[in-house]
Amino acid sequence: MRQSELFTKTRREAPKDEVAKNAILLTRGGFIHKEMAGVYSMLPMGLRVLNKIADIIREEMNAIGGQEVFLTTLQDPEIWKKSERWSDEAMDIWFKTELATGTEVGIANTHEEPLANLMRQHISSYKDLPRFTYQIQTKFRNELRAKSGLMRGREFLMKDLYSFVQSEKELEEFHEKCADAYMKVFERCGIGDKTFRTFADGEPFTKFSDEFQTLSDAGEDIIYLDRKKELAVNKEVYTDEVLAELNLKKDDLEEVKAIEVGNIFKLGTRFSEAEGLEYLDEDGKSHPVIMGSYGIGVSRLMGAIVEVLADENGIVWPAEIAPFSVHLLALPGGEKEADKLYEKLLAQNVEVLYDNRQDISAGQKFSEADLIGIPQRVVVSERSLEGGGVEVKARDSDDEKVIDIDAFLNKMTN
RNA sequence: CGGGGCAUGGCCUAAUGGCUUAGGGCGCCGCGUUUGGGACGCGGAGAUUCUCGGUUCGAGUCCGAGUGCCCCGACCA
Repeated sequence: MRQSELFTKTRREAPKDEVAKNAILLTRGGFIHKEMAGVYSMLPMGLRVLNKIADIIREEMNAIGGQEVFLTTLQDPEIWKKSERWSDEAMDIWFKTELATGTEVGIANTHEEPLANLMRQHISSYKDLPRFTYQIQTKFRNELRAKSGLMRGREFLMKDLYSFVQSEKELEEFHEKCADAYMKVFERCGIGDKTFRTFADGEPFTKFSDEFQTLSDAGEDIIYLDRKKELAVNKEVYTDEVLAELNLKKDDLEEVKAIEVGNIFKLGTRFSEAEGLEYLDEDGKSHPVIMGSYGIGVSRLMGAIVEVLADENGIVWPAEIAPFSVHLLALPGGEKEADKLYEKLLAQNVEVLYDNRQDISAGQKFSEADLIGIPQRVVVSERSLEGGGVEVKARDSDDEKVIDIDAFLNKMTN
């Protein structure tokens, strides 16, 4: 992508109405646009990042047997009345609207009920189990208070997977498998070393649920972390009794703030019974399907990554989710060679943002490159050419070295 | 939902109730000089000062109501 053609612009100053680091940097860098409180549009580079995160999640969910679907945003109240979650008392974040005919409909905030209902068409025998269904879809939640940029929105992108199995044992097995897959996702997103599996309140379904908490002062949660065991307990269930049950010692725990980037629940038969999702076993006996739900806030994860990895100059994207892998800067005297290099990189399928803009000072190009946070910066200028090629610098390092253009191209092939 | 703060060109902001024809910076357009860490000069375009109502000879400025945004708290299947 030629930067001269990119429609977004960076801003030098933080928007007045944002305080959260993720919101400030993503807005300044031209990744997102705020529509209203808790509601953000994704601009070209923001969408590239979001899609890359979503793709990582897809790969990991597919790897454990997930099958992707795309469920509807408009939801049928009848299905929700069966589980007694249609009322605003039971679910205080509902957005509801009505059809032209006056019929009430719900706007999706989660999908246990509609999916359980849908799966009735496809699960009727033990031979149809297990099944793992997921989607990456916009959720709408009428939060009393949206806050902190992408961290708590009224409209946000979420991956939600639902498991359908026969036994508690299978549920447990998949739960662990999914927990491992989640850690892979967070590692690939560059925050693996700061993200910990955390015991949290599992009500109303089970005693505990598993959260995935990323250490950050921007977080809303307080957790007690045992770094050696790489396990944590959410403050909401932090009692002597629970610590004993989990075999954790108070002295080994550290109180830290964290962002909840994922959460997995054992649902049991709560929704299958309500929706009538049953299967026949080998003896012809009917049983409700056992369910679990597994969520990752995709847009929140994007915000969390910015919160955790950014430095004083701007965003620092990890390689796998960066909008581009190379930021090529043409400085005076290097324009021609930069043009050629850009074409060659494209031919090698390297994702490159090419700052080919003219009459922009070198300083401005550097500052903007730091703000945008692409992992590798490559400068072509009279100076670099005299030095023997292009100047290569990683966003997360101060080391800068000049290397031969062909050597650089070779390196980018691998 | 309780408490606090804020609202002025696209963005950041300035402006004792009268000196205002709402000033500056960024960004934008034109010309010129520049070009290694958000350059400089000159010229130019761009504003119902959030909305409604009130006080006043006179309101961006004071008062009331509303709306929006941010923060703290509560809430967060």
